[in-house]
Amino acid sequence: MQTRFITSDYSLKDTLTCGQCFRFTEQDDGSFLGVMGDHLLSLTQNGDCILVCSDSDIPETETARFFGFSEDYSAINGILCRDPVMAEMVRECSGIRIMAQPFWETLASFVISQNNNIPRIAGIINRLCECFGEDRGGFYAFPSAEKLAALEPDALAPLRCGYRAPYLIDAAKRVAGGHLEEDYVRNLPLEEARKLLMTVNGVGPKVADCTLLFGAGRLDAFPKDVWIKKAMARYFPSGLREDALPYAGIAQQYIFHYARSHGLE
DNA sequence: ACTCAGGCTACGA
DNA sequence: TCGTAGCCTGAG
Repeated sequence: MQTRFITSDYSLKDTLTCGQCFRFTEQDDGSFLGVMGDHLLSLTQNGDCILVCSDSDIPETETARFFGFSEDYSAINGILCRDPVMAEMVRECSGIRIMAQPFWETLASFVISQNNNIPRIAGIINRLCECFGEDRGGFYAFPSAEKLAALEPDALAPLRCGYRAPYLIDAAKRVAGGHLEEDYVRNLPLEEARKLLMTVNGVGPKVADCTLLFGAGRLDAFPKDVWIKKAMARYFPSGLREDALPYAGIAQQYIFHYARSHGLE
């Protein structure tokens, strides 16, 4: 089936390639092919129109929420633009939306992402789905936490994820055991949510913040990777404005995208 | 043979 | 509490 979504100031390419998700790849014709939950999707953007082709029926609200088609960042961007340096970044990067990906999938993906590059992360996740995810006829769903929780680290050898294998299984056990409920984590004060996630072996500050931002709707989480640390020193030596902190995660995406395209000299 | 990749753990001072 | 060596793997 095909569905059209009308968006405003939305960039499908920037949203899908800014490093928040690993299961969508650009095709030769400029469309994006990838997996959302139990569905294989093809997406094409033409101006404000996004055409989504799926293998089966999906409620429009589910797709819109996942990709952020209906999110309106204009009020938030207005606040961020009170800082002139940030205003310049907003001007270039405002098409990016923070997606709403499944909590467990996000946690597992960013455990894999540590000290790793994006093509290899995507490869490991593909093998993870092929080896342990359910066959949906033509593609594989992301495996459940319960499925991985029952495995020994050696069973993950085909993934070639190295020392991250036991981390992944530890995370799976915690989620499968009900010790990391998405709704509970989502509503915790930021520092408590981070601390709780960091009790998982293999989850440090960066992975915790990525999980909160991309997989739990916490726009105040601010993942600090090597690029952001350099970019903050270069562009915001005294930190973000206080009124930007509730949306620090959105600002993080703008800063990252801007730093990547302009360099840091 | 190296380095580096959107880090983390374990260990030492 | 703070700083950092070492780590699986694979591309350049």
